[in-house]
Amino acid sequence: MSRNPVFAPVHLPTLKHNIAEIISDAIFSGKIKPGERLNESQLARDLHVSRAPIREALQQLEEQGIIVNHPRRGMFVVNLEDEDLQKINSVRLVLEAEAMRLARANFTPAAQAKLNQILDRMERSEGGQPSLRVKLDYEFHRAIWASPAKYIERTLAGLIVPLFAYSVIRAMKSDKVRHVIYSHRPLIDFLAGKSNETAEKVLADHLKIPWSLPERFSSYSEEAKKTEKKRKARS
Amino acid sequence: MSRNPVFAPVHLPTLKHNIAEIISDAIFSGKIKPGERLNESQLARDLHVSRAPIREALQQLEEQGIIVNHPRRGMFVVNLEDEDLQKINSVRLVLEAEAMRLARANFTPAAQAKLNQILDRMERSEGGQPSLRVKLDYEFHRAIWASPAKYIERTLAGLIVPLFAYSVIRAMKSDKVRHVIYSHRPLIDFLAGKSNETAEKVLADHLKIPWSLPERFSSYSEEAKKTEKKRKARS
DNA sequence: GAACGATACACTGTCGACAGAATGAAATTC
DNA sequence: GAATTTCATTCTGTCGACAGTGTATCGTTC
Repeated sequence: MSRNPVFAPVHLPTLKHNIAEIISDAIFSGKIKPGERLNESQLARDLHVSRAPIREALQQLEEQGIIVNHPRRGMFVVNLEDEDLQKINSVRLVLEAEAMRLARANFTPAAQAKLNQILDRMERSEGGQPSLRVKLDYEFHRAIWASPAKYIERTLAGLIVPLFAYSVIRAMKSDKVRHVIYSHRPLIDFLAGKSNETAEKVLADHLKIPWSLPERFSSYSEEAKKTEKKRKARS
Repeated sequence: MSRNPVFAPVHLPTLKHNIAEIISDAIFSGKIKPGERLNESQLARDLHVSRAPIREALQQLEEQGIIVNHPRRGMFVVNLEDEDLQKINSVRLVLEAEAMRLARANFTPAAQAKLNQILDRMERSEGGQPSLRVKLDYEFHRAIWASPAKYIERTLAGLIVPLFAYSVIRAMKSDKVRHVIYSHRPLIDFLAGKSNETAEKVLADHLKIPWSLPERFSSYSEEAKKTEKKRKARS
């Protein structure tokens, strides 16, 4: 970890990629709000390009789950119901718990340093823009998944990106913001082997407040506990 | 559940959707093989449309994971390494196990009948085309996920579709084909509560042979066992 | 004969334009 | 005055075309 590689693999970023990033940033920074319609011609005029790369970028974002397409009616920024938030989080809990177990097995000081660095920036952002916090939040989790494996990262990203895209605009009370920020610390503790909790418990605590979920996770408390028992019995 | 709704929401399938389906079918039926390049102009000529909807369809398939795009070089049908197969399956094991636990909790006779019906068709296809078998195989698993929840289904689909797209062309020895087909039965037994195994065990048995994985799953046996130990030490 | 370089071809990325569908406003009827 | 139909506008879906890049072939040199 003395320094980064000299030459990063050069992405020749086609217009499509640039545009996708620009629009994505606009959504994550709250400039475009959930439910809002995205006018292709408008975007094309604003960005001084034709509609072709705009459409391609929007489709890419659609498959990422932060945009939905109503054929012949337009593309809209995703608008999640509370119910969706719960369901996504219940799946997330299972997958990210596994990712955390894997990450813990290969946890290096470098990885820990990186997480701490992100967390420091997040803490310093407490009074600042929500969009920066959300971005750092996502970066933090992604840094955890990145270590274990390519596919679990891709899968988790596909699942969770819409969550973050949506949560940007949720007005949060300041006490919730504090929880969002400081509940990341136990995750690092878990990864460093300093926690006695299960991955599921640590994550559940982390996820509980920000989206004000009900007390129980549909999947976790009902089913996972049963298998936990069986697993113990088996061993 | 007396009958289905009278009017299904009418999808006006744009050209893009038709084309995506056509190309997808071509891949799953083995007409286009993994690693093969997809020429947009060629496809446009063959299908008598312009390149625009072709590009959009290909991009859609790209985000589904059955096509990869090398910018300015072309789109290629996904070509998975054995290593990828392992990694995907290790993630799949975690997620699909959870899906099966959820499905078991809400398992209805109707759902069981549907699974049996698919399985019957699969068994009758033993001597027939591999593509049909793969399609039924996928349909079977999807039917399991569909009951629990929207998001776990979407997530699993995003993860596994490339697997099936790839497995079509893997020449399988006949004994493996038999295993692929008949190892589905224990899954139904599990869902019906007639199994004493864990969801993970049932799935691992099911996934072990078809893609000729080594004895162990990278995530499950190597890593999960470590964490299992830690967990035991703790408790 | 093999490796290197130059040239020609093919294909992707991007553009501007048109047709048909969806939306909203105006006009008409009860 | 309210509801419904008609009309105009706007936008998406699709098309054909062009420019620049990547690829392959051919010729050249050692």
